[in-house]
Amino acid sequence: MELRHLRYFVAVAEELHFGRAAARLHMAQPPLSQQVRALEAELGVALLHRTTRRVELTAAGSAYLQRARAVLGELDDAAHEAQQVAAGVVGRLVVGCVGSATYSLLPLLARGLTRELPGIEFSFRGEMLVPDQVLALQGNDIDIALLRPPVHDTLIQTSILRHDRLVVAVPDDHPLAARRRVRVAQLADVDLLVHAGRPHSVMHAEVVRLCRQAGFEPRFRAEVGETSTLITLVAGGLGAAVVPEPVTALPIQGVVYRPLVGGGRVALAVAHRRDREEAHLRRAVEAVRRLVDPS
Amino acid sequence: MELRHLRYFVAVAEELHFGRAAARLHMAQPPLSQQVRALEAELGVALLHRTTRRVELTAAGSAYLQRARAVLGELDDAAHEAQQVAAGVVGRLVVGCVGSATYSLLPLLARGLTRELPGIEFSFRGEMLVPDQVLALQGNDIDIALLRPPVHDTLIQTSILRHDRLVVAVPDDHPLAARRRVRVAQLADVDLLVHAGRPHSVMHAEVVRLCRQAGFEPRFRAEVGETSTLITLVAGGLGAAVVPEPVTALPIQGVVYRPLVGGGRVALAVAHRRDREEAHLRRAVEAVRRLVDPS
DNA sequence: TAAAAATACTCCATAGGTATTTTAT
DNA sequence: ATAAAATACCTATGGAGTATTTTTA
Repeated sequence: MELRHLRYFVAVAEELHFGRAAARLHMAQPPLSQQVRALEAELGVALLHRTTRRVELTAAGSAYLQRARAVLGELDDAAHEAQQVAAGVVGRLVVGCVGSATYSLLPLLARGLTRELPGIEFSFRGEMLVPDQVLALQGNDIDIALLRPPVHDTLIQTSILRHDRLVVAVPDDHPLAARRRVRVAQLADVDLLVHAGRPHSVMHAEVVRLCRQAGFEPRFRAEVGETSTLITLVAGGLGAAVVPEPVTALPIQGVVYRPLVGGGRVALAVAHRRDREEAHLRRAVEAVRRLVDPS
Repeated sequence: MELRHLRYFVAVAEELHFGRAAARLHMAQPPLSQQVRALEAELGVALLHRTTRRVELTAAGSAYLQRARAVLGELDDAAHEAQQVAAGVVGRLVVGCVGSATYSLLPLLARGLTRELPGIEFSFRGEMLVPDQVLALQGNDIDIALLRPPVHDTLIQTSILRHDRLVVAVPDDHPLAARRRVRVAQLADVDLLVHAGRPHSVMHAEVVRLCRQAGFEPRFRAEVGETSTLITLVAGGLGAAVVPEPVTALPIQGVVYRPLVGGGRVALAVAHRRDREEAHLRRAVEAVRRLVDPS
């Protein structure tokens, strides 16, 4: 069976006259009759009851007419939808986000993206470690990643969004909590909590670099996956943690944040697979850039 | 566009390999490639992203694949449905019923028909006058009529179901209410209510015939459309009414029914258009016959 | 008898096949 | 170097056209 059969049958069913239906289809009457008969033969069902004076639908024909119309309509819809998806107007995207930006950035993006690209269905995965994000991008498990560069994979395109200052998260009864600001040197004999992960996270590496620069080796107490857990352990008094400033958007009872003087900055970037050029992905990446830096 | 394009695209999308898809479709690879490209050209959308090493769906392709699968599935369903309708297993039928049988027969048929022919969707129109039923059959507004013969139309096939005795409906304070049975002669000086309609209803003609046979002319007080209204007017004291016995299934406060001695009988028949030979109609008529006369 | 569908046949457009080339890994 | 898709070209099926017949109201 082919769509031709459906189109012809619908035309005849609507005209109830092979001659007029053929005219409407810009074809001759005999092949139209043939194709409709072929359809009936294939279905094994009489769709039309013909005399030379009158053509009328059988009960089966009525039922099939409805369905045939529906199918033809859905096919049009399908074409439109595909075109819209191709144009990037509609689609589905998964956004991954590194832990330290989860609580400040994701709410902003969730609101902003769904507002600016209403045809695209977004879902979000927060608290991801950077290496996992890279793997997820490679496997198309996520489409866009918000991560801390650098990423050593030529397949992944990254673009820096902004630089975040560092702060130190300490329990509120910790000696450092009494100070307005913390210098790197003051971390010398403090237990530090860092993110887990092989290879070590960007923050982990940055803390090591800063401490060595200040002339000492940092004392790591524990490695933790999620930023929320990290801060919870700080609240529990296990130690302090050096984190990017946006983490302060996560207010945990018993934890205070103090600027880290001379602590440098860590970049935040948006990343996606370089070989994916869908319009909706490009639009969404653009929207992320605009939403993070409205300038 | 033709269904071929959908089938081919679905095969390629499922195999993600033109060669294997072609094998599955029992055809060579080049024409498959051509047809899929033709589909993309017609839609104006790239559905597949091809390298010589890998074939993958674009976002638009994913969307279209879902829709294409759905369309192909629905087409199968449509064929099945048409076959079922043709076989008379499923369908839709409207049953019309004359007023005097509405309250005894329709409840029975409503239950019985939906039980015996569960695929067929029945609807019922009660309180119809016989001439209106004939018109409705002619116009295919109803498919089956339960009426009082004769019907003078060669297009309509009627088949007698049973014969109903006549009874007299009288107000409970009427002199005739005191009697166990009523003879025709006793209707001589009684106001009678009858059904309206041009030509006169079968019951109307039968009452005139009986009275003249007994040597007097009946005194008609009012003409009414629906049997329920007729009985209500009897309850209101406007007069008596000669009705077929099944009307007693309609118990109205203040009305009593008394057998009409020597009153003859009126037939009840099932009728349908002779030129309609659909299986579901024939089955339904058969079922009506069985349900009315279970012998 | 006249209008309309079915039949008989003819033709050519195009779906599909074969052989080969191109391309990306 | 190789696997796989694209291209080029050819073949032949079958969809559509023309002429005619059949049917029924």
